[in-house]
Amino acid sequence: MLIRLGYVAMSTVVKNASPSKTMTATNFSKLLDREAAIRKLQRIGAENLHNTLRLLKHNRAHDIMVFRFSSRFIPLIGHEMLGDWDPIPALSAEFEELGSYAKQNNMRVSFHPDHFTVLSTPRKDVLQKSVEDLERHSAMLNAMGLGMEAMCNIHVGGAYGDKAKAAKRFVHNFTAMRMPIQRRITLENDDKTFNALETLEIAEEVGAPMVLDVHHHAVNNHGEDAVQLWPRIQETWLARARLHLDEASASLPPKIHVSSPKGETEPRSHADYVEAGPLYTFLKAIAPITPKLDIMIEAKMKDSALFKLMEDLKGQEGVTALDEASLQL
DNA sequence: ACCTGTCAAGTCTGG
DNA sequence: CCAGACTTGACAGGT
Repeated sequence: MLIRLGYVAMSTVVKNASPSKTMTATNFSKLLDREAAIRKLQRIGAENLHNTLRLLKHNRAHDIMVFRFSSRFIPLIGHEMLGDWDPIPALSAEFEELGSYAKQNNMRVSFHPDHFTVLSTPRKDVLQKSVEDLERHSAMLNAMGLGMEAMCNIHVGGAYGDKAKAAKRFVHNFTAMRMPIQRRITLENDDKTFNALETLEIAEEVGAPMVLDVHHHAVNNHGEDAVQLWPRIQETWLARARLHLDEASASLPPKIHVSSPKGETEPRSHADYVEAGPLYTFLKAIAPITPKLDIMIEAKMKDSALFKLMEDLKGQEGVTALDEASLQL
């Protein structure tokens, strides 16, 4: 099994490279000159994109091929305050430069729209905002010149007292979206509501690949074994490739998220680093049926946690490091 | 240099 | 119907 490791949004190694500098609505409205306020927003956006490019360069230098972009590139994007000013075309040069770099270096990049994007909602206004948010994320990937292999990962959402009904609503709302948006979505099991099996069933139904979060699974399950679920989860990736017959996504390995609990009192919170032991056990079990796997590390120490995990996995039997961020098992 | 409160948005619980 | 918890990093404003 060929394994590539990646991390999320920001680096603890590269200094002063925030990809998510922001500006609040209050602050925006405090500026009396609207033109100046928009110029400031655009400048912050350009800076965030530039810092992200610096991170991709750092990644290349350390063989890191998997990366998740911050969803906060552009402060207040989608806020009515911005009127008809569209920040994505305004920053097209910066987006293009970032996307080209990722593409040239065959990097796998993604977004994770945050928990305000909920397709299971019964509220029409929330649904509309959620779809708009997904449209914007997709528009950013398009502005980067990236294809359908660059995806947006989301959760199923809330249960509202009736999980079966919420799941039905999710499926309905998901399939009502434009196909290019649907195709860009992966579904991840969450730590409180929709567990791995429930998420898997929905992913199968809507034809979306599933991202297994092994930490979420550990704190939210009905006794299912992740290893037992794995063949079906892997199949959602193959099914997607068959469904759309596109080369880029056919070669997309399944992706999992890994993190470790902060402590016994906070079992759901993310620790600074990732413990290699339980992960190694899982990897060892799925290796015989999994040719390729990408692992997204969700730890406070970001890329430092990645390098530490590499070191720890290298010490395990049957593991060979291929470079600074990929392994053979 | 450090600390505290606030932030566009969501759901869930409890009053 | 509404307030607060949940949970995140960054910023603004204070000391």
